[in-house]
Amino acid sequence: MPRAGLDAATVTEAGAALADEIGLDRLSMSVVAERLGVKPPSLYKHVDSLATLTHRIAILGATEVGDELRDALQGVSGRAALTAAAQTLRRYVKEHPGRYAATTGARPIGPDDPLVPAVERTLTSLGAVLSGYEIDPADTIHALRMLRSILHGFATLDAADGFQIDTDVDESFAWMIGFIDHGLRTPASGV
Amino acid sequence: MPRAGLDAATVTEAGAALADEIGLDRLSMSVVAERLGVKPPSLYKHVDSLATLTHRIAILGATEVGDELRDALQGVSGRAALTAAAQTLRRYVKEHPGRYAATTGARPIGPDDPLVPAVERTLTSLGAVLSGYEIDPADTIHALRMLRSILHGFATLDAADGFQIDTDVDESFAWMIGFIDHGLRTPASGV
DNA sequence: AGCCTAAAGCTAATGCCATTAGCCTGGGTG
DNA sequence: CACCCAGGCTAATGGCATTAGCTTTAGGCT
Repeated sequence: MPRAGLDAATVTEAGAALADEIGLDRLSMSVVAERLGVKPPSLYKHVDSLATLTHRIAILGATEVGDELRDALQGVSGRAALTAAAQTLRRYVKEHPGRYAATTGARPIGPDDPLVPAVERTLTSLGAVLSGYEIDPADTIHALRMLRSILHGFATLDAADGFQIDTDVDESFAWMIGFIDHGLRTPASGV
Repeated sequence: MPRAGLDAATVTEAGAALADEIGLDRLSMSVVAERLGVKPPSLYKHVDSLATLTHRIAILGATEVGDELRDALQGVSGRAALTAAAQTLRRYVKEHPGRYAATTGARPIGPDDPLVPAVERTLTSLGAVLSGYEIDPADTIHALRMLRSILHGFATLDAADGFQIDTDVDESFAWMIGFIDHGLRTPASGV
C-alpha cells in the first residue's frame, strides 16, 4: 500500500472541490476520503474533524475571494471598479458555491483565527471600490455594509436559482450596478 | 402510555422552533422527538423524513414572512412602506433564523409545491412597495430583484453577526433604506 | 354499553457516518 | 544499515435516520 502523500492543504482542497460539486451539506469525511483514495480514518492524521475541515474550507474560500477581488480591482476605479467587484463576487459564488457557503456560515474560533484577516481582505477591497466615490467619511461604513449586503444577497440568490427565468438575470445585475453607482455619486445619498 | 396527539403541523412547528433555537444544521429527528415527548420513530407517522420536515419548515417560514409583510404594509406607501418591509424582514430573520435558513435553502419539489406560492407572496409584497415609486415598468423586475437582494443580504449578514460592532448596525440599516428610497425617486435610476 | 378498526405510539433492527484506539510499515535520518 | 515516526490501516463505539412489525388507544358504529 503506497502512501498517498496527503497533508492538510490537500485534504482541504479536496473537501472544497467536493463541497462545490455536491453541496456543503452533503460533504462528509467519507466522500473526501473516497475522492483521495484513502479510508476515512486516515484523514484524521491531517484534520481534527469534519467541523475543522469545514472551517478550513471557509478560510480557503475567504482567501480566494479576497485574492480575486484584489486582482480584479487592479488599475480600475469608480463604476469600473464597482462592476469588476460585483462580477467577480458573483462569478466566484456561482463557481464555488460550497466554499462560499462554508465562508458565510463560518464563525471565528478565536482572536487569532485566520478566518478574520481572510474576510477582512474582502472588506478592504470593497472599501477600495468606495474610495473611488466622494463619500462622507462618516457614511463610508454604511455604504460598505450596503455594498456587501447587496452583492452577497444577489450572488446568493442567483447561485440558488432564486430568481425566475422570465427576465435575464444579467440585465438585472447590470441595472443594479447602475443604480448603486448612480446613488453613490449623488451627494445627499446619506440623508 | 397516553397519546401525544401529534399531527404534521405540530411536528413542523416544533421543528421550526428548534431550528430557530439550535440552528437548522443541528436539527434532527431525535431532538424534535425529545421536544415533543415522543420516540423518534413515532414522528414518521406524520412526516416522511427529516428532509420533508425541513421542507415543511421552509414553507412555514415563507408563509409567515409573507403574512408579516402583508400586515406591515397595510396603509403605507413610499418610503414608509420601504422602511416597514425592510424592518419586518430583518426582524423576522433575527427572530427566526432557522425557519429563514430553511426557506432560503429550499427548492421547489414539483410544479404544485406549496413553497412556490408561499415565496411568491413575499415577492408580491415587495412589488407593492415598489408600486409607491414611479418606476419604468420595464425596470420594475430589476428593482424588485435588487430590493430582494439587498434586504436578504443585509438580514442574513446581520443574523449571522457578520458585521463588526464598531458602528451601530441600526444606523447603517437606516442609511441603506434612505439610499434605496432616494435612488428609486430619481428618474434616471435605470440608466 | 360494547366491539372494531385505523391510526399512533412503541421496540427492535439495519446501515451509514464520525470518531477513537491501536497496529503496521514505508521511507527519510543518523 | 538500523531506527523511528508519520501516515496509512483495521476494528470498535456510539449516534443518527429510517424501516418493519407489534401493541394499544380512542372514537365511531351497532
